[in-house]
Amino acid sequence: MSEVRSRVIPEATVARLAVYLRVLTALAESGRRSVSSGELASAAGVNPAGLRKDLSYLGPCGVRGVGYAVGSLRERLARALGVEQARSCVLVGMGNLGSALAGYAGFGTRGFTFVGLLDADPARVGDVVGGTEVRPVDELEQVVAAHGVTIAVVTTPAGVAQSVCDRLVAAGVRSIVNFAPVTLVVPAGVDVRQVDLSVELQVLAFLDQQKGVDVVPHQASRPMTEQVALP
Amino acid sequence: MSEVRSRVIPEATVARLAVYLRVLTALAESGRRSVSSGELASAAGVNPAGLRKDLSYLGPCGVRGVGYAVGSLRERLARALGVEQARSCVLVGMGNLGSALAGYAGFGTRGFTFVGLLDADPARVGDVVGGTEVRPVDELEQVVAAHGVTIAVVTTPAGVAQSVCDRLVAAGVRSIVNFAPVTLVVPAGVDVRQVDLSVELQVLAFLDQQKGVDVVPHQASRPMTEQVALP
DNA sequence: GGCTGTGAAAGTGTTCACAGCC
DNA sequence: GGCTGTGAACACTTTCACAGCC
Repeated sequence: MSEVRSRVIPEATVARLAVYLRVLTALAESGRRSVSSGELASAAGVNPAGLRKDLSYLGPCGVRGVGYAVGSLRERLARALGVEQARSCVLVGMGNLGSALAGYAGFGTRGFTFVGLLDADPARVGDVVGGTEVRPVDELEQVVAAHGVTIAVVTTPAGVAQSVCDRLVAAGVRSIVNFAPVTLVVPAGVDVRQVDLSVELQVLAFLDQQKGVDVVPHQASRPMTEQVALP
Repeated sequence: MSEVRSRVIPEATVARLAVYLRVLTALAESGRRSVSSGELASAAGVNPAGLRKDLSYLGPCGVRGVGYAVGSLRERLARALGVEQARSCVLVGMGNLGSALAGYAGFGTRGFTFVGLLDADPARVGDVVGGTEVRPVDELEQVVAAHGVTIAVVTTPAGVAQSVCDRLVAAGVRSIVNFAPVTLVVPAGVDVRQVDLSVELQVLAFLDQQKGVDVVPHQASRPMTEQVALP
């Protein structure tokens, strides 16, 4: 076996690398040439030591006593994440949410291009969103194959998300972001990332509730009994 | 103050409880009366033992040898999460994404009501989305105070998200879901949950890339030669 | 002096295995 | 027999402290 240490990057770290990349891009645009772990960490909302540890999985990235070079670190992160060159994605479900995502110009600058926007509703087919024409969902397999797409975004109604997912996987997609409020079942080797606003809100509701119960934090916030409609 | 079952519920567990609640609601609608940990776990996409452990933080919930009663477990989860009765939220930024979220009827059934939809663009003010009228962002403080709102959703452009956040916090909001691609800075005691599709896609891009390098389709145990080296 | 890189320690979350109950 | 509830083992993450380098 080779002496080269196989650096397995923890998934939690990968998610933060994406955040660092975003911050670095903003810094680069504002003309910054170098940055310290403290600055970068504070802009990313993490602990500086943790940031250094995250970056250390890529091997030495900075200069001791100085900091990190914005440009080269950015390139390195993009390469590590696999977004150095733009990747093709498809998006299925051009309702309000799908249209919102497809119309968001920010993805292009972050390494993603929607090569297919698909919808089952004939009334939506032919619309142009973010410069791409909406096509009938029947063409899913064709679009995926034609562009060698491996990443898909699902924004369909919950009821059809699983069947759309099955078709995507059968067509060759291996990575899916799912916005439909259902748990997708996929074969081993396919990754799903679930985004569910209701879950986010419910987690906040729980934390919120705890704050009320939790006695004596810093600020003496008197136990207000959850009042609604106060004039 | 009933402090008898004052067990600390891990945050990872809280997020999964919200998923179980969603699954249970679907089961209840389809008429199911009871369910086993195995079934529930498979519908939620988790390991059965982990699900039982999650539920055990609420105290004994089921019947040994039988399973869980759908209705009572659902109630119990809703109470634990603090969504037993509907909670008021505001949403700031009625662009495509904000409109999509505000128009999604599913929140009502999951314990949330948008009592304020706010936007800075006069052209959008007065629109009615999901039964609620869009109001000028200047009324933010007033709306938050009038309804005792503690939970907000931010879907503004990145450039104004921090200032909107500051105003929300000053007005009394303690929990925020942020869709803008910036890291919000908040005082201690305020929770932020960040949702960023670019980050999700980049994590998938990374995993996707690893699959390509690692040829074995089964469990990835082969050390791959991490192609991010190079000084 | 300042800041990065990293092992070691502490903390958190997940999985296992089986005891306990129906 | 079947299924829940849970301590104990394991794996993963974060934090700390300081060595190493500029």
